[in-house]
Amino acid sequence: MNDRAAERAAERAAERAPERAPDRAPDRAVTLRDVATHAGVSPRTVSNVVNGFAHVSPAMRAKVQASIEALRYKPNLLARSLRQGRTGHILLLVPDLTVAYFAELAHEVVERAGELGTTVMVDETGGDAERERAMLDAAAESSWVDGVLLSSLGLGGTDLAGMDLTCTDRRMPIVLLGERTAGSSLDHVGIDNVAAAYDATTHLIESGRTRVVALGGNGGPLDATSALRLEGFTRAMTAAGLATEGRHVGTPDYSRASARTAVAELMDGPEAPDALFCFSDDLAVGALRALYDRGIRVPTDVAIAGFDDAAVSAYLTPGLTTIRQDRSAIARGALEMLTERKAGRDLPPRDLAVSYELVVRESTSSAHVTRRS
Amino acid sequence: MNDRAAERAAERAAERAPERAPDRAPDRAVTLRDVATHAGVSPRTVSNVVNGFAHVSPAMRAKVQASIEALRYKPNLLARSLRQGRTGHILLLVPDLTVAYFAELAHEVVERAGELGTTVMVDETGGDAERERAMLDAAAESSWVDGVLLSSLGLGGTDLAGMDLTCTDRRMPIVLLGERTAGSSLDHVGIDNVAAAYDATTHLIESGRTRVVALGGNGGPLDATSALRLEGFTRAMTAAGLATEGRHVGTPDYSRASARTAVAELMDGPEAPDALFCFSDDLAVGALRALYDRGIRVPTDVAIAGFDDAAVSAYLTPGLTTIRQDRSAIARGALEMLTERKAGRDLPPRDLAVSYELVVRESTSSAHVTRRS
DNA sequence: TTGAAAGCGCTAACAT
DNA sequence: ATGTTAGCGCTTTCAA
Repeated sequence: MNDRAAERAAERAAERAPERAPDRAPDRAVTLRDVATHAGVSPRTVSNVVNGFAHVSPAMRAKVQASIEALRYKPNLLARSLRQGRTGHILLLVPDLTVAYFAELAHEVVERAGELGTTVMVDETGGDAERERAMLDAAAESSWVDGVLLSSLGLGGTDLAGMDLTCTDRRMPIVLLGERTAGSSLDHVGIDNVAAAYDATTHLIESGRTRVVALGGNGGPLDATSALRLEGFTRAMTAAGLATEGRHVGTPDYSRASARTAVAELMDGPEAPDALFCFSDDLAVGALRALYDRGIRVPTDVAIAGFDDAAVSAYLTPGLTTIRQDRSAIARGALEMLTERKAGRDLPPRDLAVSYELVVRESTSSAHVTRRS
Repeated sequence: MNDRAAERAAERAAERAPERAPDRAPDRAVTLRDVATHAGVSPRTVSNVVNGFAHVSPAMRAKVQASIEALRYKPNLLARSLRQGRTGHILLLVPDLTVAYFAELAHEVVERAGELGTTVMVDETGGDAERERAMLDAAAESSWVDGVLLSSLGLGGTDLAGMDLTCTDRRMPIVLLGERTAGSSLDHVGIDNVAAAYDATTHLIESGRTRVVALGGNGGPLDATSALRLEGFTRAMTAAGLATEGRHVGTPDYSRASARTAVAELMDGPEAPDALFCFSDDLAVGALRALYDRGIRVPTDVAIAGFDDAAVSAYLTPGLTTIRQDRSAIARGALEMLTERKAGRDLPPRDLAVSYELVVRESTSSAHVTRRS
């Protein structure tokens, strides 16, 4: 018996001494070994009890349980994970938590993961492609998580193809949320952005608008999501026999501020639109504000549709017509794919399309009359 | 040499063979031991190099570095943490990420922590006192994090006092964000809610309003934060010689929906107010919507002030007057206190008051005229 | 300056 | 059904 063991034995003796204050903090965390010694059994048995394995006699179980409670034993999860090779944690990478859509997505993931006994680590990429790549790379090597969910904007010029190597090389399960980026061979879950944009645009056209403008995606190479939404917009316009030239206005980013500026310029220009299809609710909020600044009525003068159905959108004045993605299904689907990927690493990359819904509110309702006394 | 060692030696031989595909995934992660053998040095030396310790000869360092790159070695952080007893992670507990204030707080914490090389695990308590207690308890035992930031609503009836024992018993550093709850002996960082509420209310009064109503906090026992904001409101009203009876309307929660309902009832009642002081921006949004539903003009008929300065508030129509807490200072301060607490566990509980600011926008601006053509 | 070896606390293969 | 023991991959005291 070495010194350390002797020291521990002394501590245990102290533990059993009746005059010892029972809730004083021990100098050292209680280990499974301590419990074993206290109960007079082997570590194996304690482990069995802790993990609820069968083949433990009731008497033994009770004895061990008593020791566990007496010593206030809590298993060291770090040690367990090191041994087992899995942590029960996943990483969620989003561009920016202050963007309502991502916060709500994170909320959904945290909730769904919680039901599965999984903890979520959230980190922000800033939407920067380079940083995204670096963080994903780091995560793929990390021993902290069993899998990664990446909500990527898929910004123009991003090439996740190079990441494939790293990611399949290391065996970290990864699922893309939102839009699959070009060339990527990763699993992916999201909605059909083209169809959704088509529906939103068609709704605007059917409510009698003809000068519809799509708003979002920067001027240069479009990010993957914007490209698809623009595609849906264009198809809808064309199908209705409307011209599409000059009907798309880019924004430097997805922020309210950018939209406010862009719409301000647009409305002051020669060809003011009578409807706006914004690629996000944040953009729509900025647009609403720009119109408010000018005293332009919504929807009387200009109709507005957004994308995402942020929680606040139903409470805007007027309420915002928008596309609601089934976030719960996205979260659930992504977690499921992660689990499957853990099992079968050699599956081909899969796509999961979840449902969406056009939510019509006052911002496009031609029947709506601004009630002012 | 046992079987495992022999197996590893074989793998290493394969590794050095020139015809071996260099980027095929190894069956097993590369360990520090592998690097040591590859470089022909002891694990100790590799560890020294990896951790950038001094007292390593340049030649040795170069040799080890080469092996590290050749084998693509990445240290197992789990093992390191187990050994060192710290993880470099903290836990942030917020009630609900879909509430803009908490999402923005989380954003701030994640950013500031990132600068310190700390990763943040975010989890949601749902604002439920029982769950809050349980999660904090679990976190205090957890080996995953070095500290916990708890953003508690301090709901009525919550007694965190019982938690003190657990928390000081275990030696997990914990800092409360927002409001210190009754009886708690934990560190705390937040603004002076009484003063802030006083300022907001006074602003409403000075802009000529007399029938001001405070909105928020449920009807029964108030949560800690609401109680303080109500206190500030009451003081301001009293100081201005205005009556306060019946001038507080509770809401079941902090949601937009609750506010909409409450304000609808209020405006349809006998004593309609000419100003509302809402205990959160979300409540203010609900209030704005209720007024919009009725065609009541803001600020002409009713002025509105909120609390938190959510990002969207500047873009509402009209823009919302509100209290802006210095969230960055909250995050920074909290992280600093966590660090200090790690060092000196026996410090007395400390309070850090950060600054706030009244941001005046159109919702209370008496000069504002709704521009409508 | 570097090597040898003892663990961090746990689980699981092997033995009884 | 329970005990014994060898690690998971790393850091770090002790020794050289």
